[in-house]
Amino acid sequence: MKFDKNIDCSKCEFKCDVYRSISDKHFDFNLLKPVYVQYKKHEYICKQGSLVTHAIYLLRGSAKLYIEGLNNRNISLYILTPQSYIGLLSFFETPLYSYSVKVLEDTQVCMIDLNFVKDLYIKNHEFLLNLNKAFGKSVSSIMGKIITLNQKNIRGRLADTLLYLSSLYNSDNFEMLLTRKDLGELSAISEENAVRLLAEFKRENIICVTGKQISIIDKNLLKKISDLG
Amino acid sequence: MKFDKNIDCSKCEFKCDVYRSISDKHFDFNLLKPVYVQYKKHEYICKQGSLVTHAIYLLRGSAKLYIEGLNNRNISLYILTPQSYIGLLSFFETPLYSYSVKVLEDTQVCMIDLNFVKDLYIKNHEFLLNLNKAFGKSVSSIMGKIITLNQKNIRGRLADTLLYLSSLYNSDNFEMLLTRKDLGELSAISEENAVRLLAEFKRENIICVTGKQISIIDKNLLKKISDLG
DNA sequence: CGCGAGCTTGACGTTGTTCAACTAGAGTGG
DNA sequence: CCACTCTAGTTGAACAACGTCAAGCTCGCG
Repeated sequence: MKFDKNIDCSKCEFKCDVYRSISDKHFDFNLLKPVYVQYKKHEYICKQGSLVTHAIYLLRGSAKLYIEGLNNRNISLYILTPQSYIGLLSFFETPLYSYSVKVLEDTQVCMIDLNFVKDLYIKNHEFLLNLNKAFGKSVSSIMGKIITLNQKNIRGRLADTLLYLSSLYNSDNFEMLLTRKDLGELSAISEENAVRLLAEFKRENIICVTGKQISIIDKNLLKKISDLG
Repeated sequence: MKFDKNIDCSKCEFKCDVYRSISDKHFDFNLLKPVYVQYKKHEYICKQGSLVTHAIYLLRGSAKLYIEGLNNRNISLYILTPQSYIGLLSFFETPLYSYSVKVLEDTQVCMIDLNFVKDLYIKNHEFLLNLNKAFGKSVSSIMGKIITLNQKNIRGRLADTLLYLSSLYNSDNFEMLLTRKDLGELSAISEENAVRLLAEFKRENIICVTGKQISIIDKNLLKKISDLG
């Protein structure tokens, strides 16, 4: 983890909502004290149960957002990629994170004191509405996830995850940054079953797997497996 | 379902956020066209997949909020009691409901056109912040639910639900409005197992069950069962 | 060269869903 | 007032699905 406190927003290549909000309304930049933070693979960006003190905006890299369950069994909800809010679901009146975020590939974030952000969304409702939109999206994706986790069989769940990854990487041929265990947590299945099913899907010519490289060969069939659950 | 369109907010005994927001800021009441709606048991208040057109505020009665899953298997997330927002999780940029709400006991709600509400939270950030707070609470309760559903055994899940109900009714001795099936959906277990486990808990002197009347005898043990999962 | 992390496979046992059959009570109409 | 039907609740038995355990493998790195 490395800090950089000398940030000049005007030189930042990422024109985030906060920046736009401030410059649009000609608010004072001096109160904003953004901090860039570098995280290495496997580091926590935020930890379930700890205090929400900053708004965190993911600039580079990627991370997994997951809930820490019982006996070290976690469930990943989704993967965060630039540019997205990290504290989002815990911004409002939830003083503690209800989930954890851990780095997948070396990551850079920008942290802004939460009090400043709160101040900002009192002054600028458009900014707040933007937050809310992102918020709403997350929630509806979580709803879908709950059903998937509880009611689909493991084949359906893994199929779901593979389709999700292909939409995330925007390609039917991608290299996962996830271990088999991560893949399991994302599908809420055990690591062993993740392995077994990958082999099974390969045998059935639905996908091609070489290490972490995945090619989806028969996307329609994969969708059917996901639907049948 | 019965309508009543002649609502005079100043005579309404429920001083909702919308009302307060308007009167605090001296906004115009004439644009607000609230409608009272009466629902009978088992009626839908809103249906997963349908358009979100109104903000709905629960005034009397109670209802269950659930996700419709596969093969008619639903998962209830929680029970709504007065006074709470119903459209809440779908207010922002999610044009469709990602869940359904169905009446448990005859219910009265107040519906306000969503465009009016949107207009309102552009003019009044406090109102919006109130929405957001309620929003944040829901989300963190959902996070907990996901783990419970996926990782606790059925005894733990039912114990959770009983504890939840006792906190909802604010008593260790309450009459559920739920059928055994409802109870199952709230715990994400089958109806049969809900029945079996109630009998089991009764045999173990943890609870006393007579029809829909439930008394929690050994709350600590129930908590332990919930924790052990 | 050896160690450890990640991956793989098989066998096993638990868990929970499903099916089926049966009971009890509430509501309905002849 | 009695059959009827329908819904809710109950119980047992069978089966399938998954997680877990254990063992072995591979590859990269010190």
